Amino acid sequence: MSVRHTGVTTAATIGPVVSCGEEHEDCGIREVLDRLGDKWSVLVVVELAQGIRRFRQLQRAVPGISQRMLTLTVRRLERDGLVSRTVHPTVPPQVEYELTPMGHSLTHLVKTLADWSAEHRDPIARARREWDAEHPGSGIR
Amino acid sequence: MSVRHTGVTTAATIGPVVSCGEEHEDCGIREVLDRLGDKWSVLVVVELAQGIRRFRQLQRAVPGISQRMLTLTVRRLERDGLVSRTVHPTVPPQVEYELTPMGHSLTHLVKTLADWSAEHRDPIARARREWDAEHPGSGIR
DNA sequence: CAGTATCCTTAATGATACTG
DNA sequence: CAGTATCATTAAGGATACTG
Repeated sequence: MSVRHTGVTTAATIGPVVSCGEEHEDCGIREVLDRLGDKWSVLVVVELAQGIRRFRQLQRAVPGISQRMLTLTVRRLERDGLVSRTVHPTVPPQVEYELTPMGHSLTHLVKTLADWSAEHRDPIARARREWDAEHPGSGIR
Repeated sequence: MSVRHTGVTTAATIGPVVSCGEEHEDCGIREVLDRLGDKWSVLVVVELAQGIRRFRQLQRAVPGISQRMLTLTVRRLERDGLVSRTVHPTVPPQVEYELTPMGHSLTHLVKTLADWSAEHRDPIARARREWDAEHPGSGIR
């Protein structure tokens, strides 16, 4: 409830405006971004959206992720209640990861993210090329 | 924009889940997250969603941000075509920042993010407390 | 297989001083 | 006011070796 629509017409602003009001500086958005904003969480969530996966399966499905980072990523997702971890005491050991209901609700958000990304990918790439051309050696990236 | 809630999604079935297929490993989502995932971008965007802001205004509106990080943040947003920067050659200098149309479209995404955050803030906090209680000294955070 | 434990490199952020 | 330039500090991520 930390974000409200306001009809603020401070400038020539048309359309819905996001506002945090005075309660918190960040509407709590940062708590989500602190999880999704890292390098691997979204990729793991997307893979788990397809179904239950074992550790090695996940690692193969997310090319480039190290064993260490996969462990850290699934642990943090588990800690947040987004992923469940089930250990089968077999030999060799078998551990299954699965999205929780809350984790599944997250996939809708990720889809929104993906849609926006797809829609603005090209414009952003173009803006970057133009900016870089106009600001050579700026060091900004 | 419209996020569809499908209720219980059995993981093994072909549902309206997020899929990247084989085209890219990340659906391009990472490109957005690489910008929004940092510590300050979202906060700056949220503030600019209220209207045009000058540099110092922005800094006061985003408590805790350093001059350096504000500069880096607005430069990167400008580079991506999300924010426009207008310099008025006055004394003292006056520089105005404003969301571009693409920047405004971003605020819809941020709102979706904020909504999800607000809705799951408490469950996540509870999940963390429980996990931490069950895994003392794990080092995970 | 599913991890831990170390060590190392790089990226991100912060603090401070200075300038047109 | 609106920055830049430096230096210091953390945090994130990667490489590799080892284990129940």
